[in-house]
Amino acid sequence: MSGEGSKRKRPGTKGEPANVAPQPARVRTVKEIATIAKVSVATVSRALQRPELVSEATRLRIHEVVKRLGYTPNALARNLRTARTRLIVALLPDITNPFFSEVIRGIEQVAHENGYSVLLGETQSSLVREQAYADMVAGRQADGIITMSHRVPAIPIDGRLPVVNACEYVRDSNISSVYIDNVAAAGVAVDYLVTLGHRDIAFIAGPSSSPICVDREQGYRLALQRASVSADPALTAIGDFSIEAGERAIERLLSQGKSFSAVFCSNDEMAIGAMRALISHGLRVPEDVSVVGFDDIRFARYTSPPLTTIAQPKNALGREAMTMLIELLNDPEVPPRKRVLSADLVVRGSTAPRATGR
Amino acid sequence: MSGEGSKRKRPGTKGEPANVAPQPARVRTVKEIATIAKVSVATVSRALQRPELVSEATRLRIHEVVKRLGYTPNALARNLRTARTRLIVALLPDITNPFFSEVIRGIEQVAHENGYSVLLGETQSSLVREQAYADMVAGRQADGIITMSHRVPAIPIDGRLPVVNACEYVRDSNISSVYIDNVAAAGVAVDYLVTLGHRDIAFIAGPSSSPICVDREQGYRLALQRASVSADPALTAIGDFSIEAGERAIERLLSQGKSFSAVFCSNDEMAIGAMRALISHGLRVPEDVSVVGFDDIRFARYTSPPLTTIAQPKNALGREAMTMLIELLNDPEVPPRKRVLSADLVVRGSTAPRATGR
DNA sequence: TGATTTTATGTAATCCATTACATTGCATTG
DNA sequence: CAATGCAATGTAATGGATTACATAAAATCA
Repeated sequence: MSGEGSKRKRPGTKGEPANVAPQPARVRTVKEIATIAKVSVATVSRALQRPELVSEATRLRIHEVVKRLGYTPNALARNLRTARTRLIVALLPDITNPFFSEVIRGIEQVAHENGYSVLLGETQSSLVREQAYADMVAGRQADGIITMSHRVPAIPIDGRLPVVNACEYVRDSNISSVYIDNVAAAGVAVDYLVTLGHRDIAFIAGPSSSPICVDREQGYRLALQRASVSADPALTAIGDFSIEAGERAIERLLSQGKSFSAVFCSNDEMAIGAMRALISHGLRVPEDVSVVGFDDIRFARYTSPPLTTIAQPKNALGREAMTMLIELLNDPEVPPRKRVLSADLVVRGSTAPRATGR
Repeated sequence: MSGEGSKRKRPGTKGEPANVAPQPARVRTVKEIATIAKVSVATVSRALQRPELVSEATRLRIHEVVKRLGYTPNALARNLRTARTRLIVALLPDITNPFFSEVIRGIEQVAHENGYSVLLGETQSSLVREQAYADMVAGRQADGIITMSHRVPAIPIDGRLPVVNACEYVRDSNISSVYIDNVAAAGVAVDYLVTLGHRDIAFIAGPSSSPICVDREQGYRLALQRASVSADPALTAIGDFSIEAGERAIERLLSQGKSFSAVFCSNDEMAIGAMRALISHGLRVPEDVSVVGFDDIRFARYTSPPLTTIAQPKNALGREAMTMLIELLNDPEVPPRKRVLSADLVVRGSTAPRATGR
């Protein structure tokens, strides 16, 4: 505790060189501000948090001091005391995946509207990483989590976990989730291929650990069933959502001598890989093989041909997820909800009627 | 894979959700742990932080209690006391931009090697957003910042700012930075076009507020100079790094009746847009017009034709940035450094010798 | 005017973990 | 055996802000 404070506020010190970066004073704490402004710490805190509780004169004086000395309250101390951080962490497996960016944007919109900040954690689908970020909540460094993975990390706290699942969901969990009707969406995609005359439709699936991928596969199967086409299991390949996986899947199908006139892919990146592999094998898209993706990432319209795909309502998914999380943070008693949005087929150039010759 | 969920279900525990964290006890503080383990809080803290200071028996007992009750120390309290968070924030203008993802990965690698966690903040180039994240450092919620923007937010603290600039830099600042030699890299790209016989080389620049874009433009100019080609200012367009900007730039150039046999773009996305616009105007890439990008994003090899571009050492940029930041955090006295890496030209299919007929 | 409410401010407890310093007991050494 | 050192543990101060409660002064009311 220093008597220095009073010295520092001498009127003589005001002349400072203008071109030099304003040498920040070393004021750090409410206490110092209080001393200098000749009030108590409580008043300083009030002037900053709830100005209406402080008389105009004092408030102005305090603000002047705060500004002049460049004081920023220590958020750790504040959060420790108030047990809130107004920070949420959004977990995504892979920031590289353009699908997530718009979801994030939706999250951030709602977050800011409600005074929250969003921090992003890339997990690379590693449980360890997920857990590390989840521990931030347990350690009270963040208020909640929106996870875009199909796993919900364990957070050892009382009551409801402040966690919302976006885009993915966990079966039988009581975690609130927002996602699309993947069965229906995949069905629409495959139905469309069927109306184009395709019968031999290959499927490049995502990892079966993820419920939404299982759903997409089911949508594919049901659509084939509706079209009275018996699904050939050998026409299904599994990939990990990467472009390379899409290429490999096509390689495999072709090398097995399978014939197909269309491919439905569980995401756009695999579709891009698929198109590339097809083309490099001398097949034309869409004349010889139609390709449909899933997600409608930003690049989908810039591939050649532009990709026909299922457009997820990415922004809405994000907004809804954050809305749910805020609801949950405000009232831990609200029952978990699963909100299912719908997705639309966007027809571009990668699909065409089945060539009659084949 | 997630058979775990069903296994855990026991007869009689119907109310329990299948896939969620085990029942949390309500133990919260060292104090409670101390009481239960019949030791003092100091011993609990030591058992957790510096186990070697505690006798084996006590340590085991404490750990057992901690584990059994699912206790996680309050990180806020800890950080408040120790004045370190082991958390750094990486600021990027746009998570959508695939260029950054690999840089981030480099940052995270080094961070984890050194016990730091990384949180991502998307700023959308908004000063307000940047400032908000920067305030986390002032508020002691994070130890430092790596920013990938050409602005360095003000952080009112004493001494050196714990900030490192990655990919971008600020002229005349004393902020440590890592970036590539943009003048040289752009030069290499344009030199290459010149060796292919091109003389009328258009340039799609990035925002001139960013020093690296100015550098790229200068590299372009110098290369033309080397080739004794007088730069036609009308062949330069400015874009904002988006695909659409690339398209618009080409539209503009074409509508002005400018003739050019090659385009050099300040980033890959604009190059993708440029190719698209050229093609939709009936021009062939690379037969009629060669296109060169910058960055070598993941999609660059999947465009058609695959994009010739300047490959930035993205991972190295990230690693180096984080290394510098750690250095700085460990010793605020180390002088600021500018580290300049080099970048290579990757030749793919979007460039070809100038058509002789033109 | 005296009583009561309202407004402005202050004092001190509190959030929770870390750690300097203090204490205890035991082993080692001369 | 006294002196010394070390290991293990405890007590209490500490970090910085918030806020319940207390008090003083001013405004309102009867």
